[in-house]
Amino acid sequence: MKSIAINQAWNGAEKCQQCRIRELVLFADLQRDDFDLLHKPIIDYIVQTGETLYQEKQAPKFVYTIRSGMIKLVRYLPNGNYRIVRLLQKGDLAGIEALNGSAYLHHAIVLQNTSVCQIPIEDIENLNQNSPHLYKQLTARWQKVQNDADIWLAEFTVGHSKKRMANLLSYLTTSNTNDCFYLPGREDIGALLAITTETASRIIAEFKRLGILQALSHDARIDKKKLEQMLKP
Amino acid sequence: MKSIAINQAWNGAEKCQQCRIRELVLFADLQRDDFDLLHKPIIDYIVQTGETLYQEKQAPKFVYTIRSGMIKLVRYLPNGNYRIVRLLQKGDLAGIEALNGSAYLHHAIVLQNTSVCQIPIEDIENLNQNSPHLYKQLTARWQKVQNDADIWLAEFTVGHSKKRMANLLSYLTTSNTNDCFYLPGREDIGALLAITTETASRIIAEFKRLGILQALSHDARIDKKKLEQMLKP
DNA sequence: CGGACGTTTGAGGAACATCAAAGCCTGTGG
DNA sequence: CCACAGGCTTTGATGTTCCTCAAACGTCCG
Repeated sequence: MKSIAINQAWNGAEKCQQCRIRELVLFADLQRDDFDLLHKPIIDYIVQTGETLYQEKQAPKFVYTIRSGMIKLVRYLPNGNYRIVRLLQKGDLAGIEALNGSAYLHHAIVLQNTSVCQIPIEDIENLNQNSPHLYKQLTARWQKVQNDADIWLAEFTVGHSKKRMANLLSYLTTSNTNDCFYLPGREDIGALLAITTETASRIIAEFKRLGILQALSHDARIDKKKLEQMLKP
Repeated sequence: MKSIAINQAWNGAEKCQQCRIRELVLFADLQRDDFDLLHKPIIDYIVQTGETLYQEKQAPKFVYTIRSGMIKLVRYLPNGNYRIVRLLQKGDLAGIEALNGSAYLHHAIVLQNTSVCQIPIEDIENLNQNSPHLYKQLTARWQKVQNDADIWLAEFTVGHSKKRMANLLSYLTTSNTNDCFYLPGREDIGALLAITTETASRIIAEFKRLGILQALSHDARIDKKKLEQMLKP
């Protein structure tokens, strides 16, 4: 990681307790006393587009909460190709596998400038042994991962590629309130939907022609009604 | 569920403590005292091929440990087709999502006669609040689910269908010591690999011609060396 | 024996991959 | 400010894979 911009050093309980997205983060259920169990500093910082948050097989020291932005979890295939196995957005947890002491399972690469909280695994283990409040959140996260993986499998790998693309666009907009969203590069779209870069490009072009999609570089906007028409049959 | 064969009623701590596959099951790390926290009976029974262990959206009361056999987790698609999103085998946990109070996420259907332990979620919640020993096992299971889902995504949905099939056969044999294994029906193979029944049949036929595979009904055997040749390029 | 169901096989066509080349942004340096 | 290089994207032509539709075959069971 080249240029990490550390926003603020952790300054005790106040920081997490006053977090603007507290209801979304891992520590949502913690009580006042629980924060005393946090010994190692939790910092939050910005990771730039294209940078790597952590690498596969690297010894894990932190779990990350995504505060904003987008991260792709990448797995490389034996033939050198890669596959994006998950996208993380606001409120998602990156690197939970660290909690079992195993190495990270993916490469975590930033797609958009992303703000994360870096939580030392010691803190989490400490909390787990001394406070019951974390458990609920952790299992909830784990279940979300499981559910997302299944949806991914069922929506992004089945059927014609136009339908998959429509599902992907739909997924990318769900987290945003307006219809604006980040459109990944064609190669990444390919790795998301298990299609080639060229096919991804052709479909995007067709969607633009049909007026379903407008895009300037990576900033895109969709016509949700037309998209839903696309998804029906 | 029509004909459930209850092997034995639960008779206190002895049963789980003496379990032959104890190192595989959820209660692996429990200590003597922990078993006193189990109030509801844990029973184990056999589920017949084709029967349903639980259904999607059903209110969950139990988590299941698979003692032997094989179960498919199925998700139905809007168009009426279905997709198998995971296969469970010995040592796997079915229905963990019950622990968060949410409904079951899949239909769990038995492929081969399967022996399960039925664990009331109350027991698990009780253990979780009063004993730290379960936590490690639960997170480990959750991580396995996550990892399996990623492997599934990367191996079973990418590339030519012959390669996917080879990966599936390889996966089906890994848990067995010998090269013998259960070969699912062609329709299920299709739902596993996101291909049609016909394509599944054609590839199986070709594998047989090439001497990679021998099969009588659902009992199959593979030539692992030839299979690995298949997987290389 | 006959029906139901799963499997196999075939022919034709659509969808997608592959290979190849041109076009288009972005940033860099003259 | 412009020119140019390198990246990503688009577009085209061609070939393969796989899906679709259809029919025959086998097997299990009443």
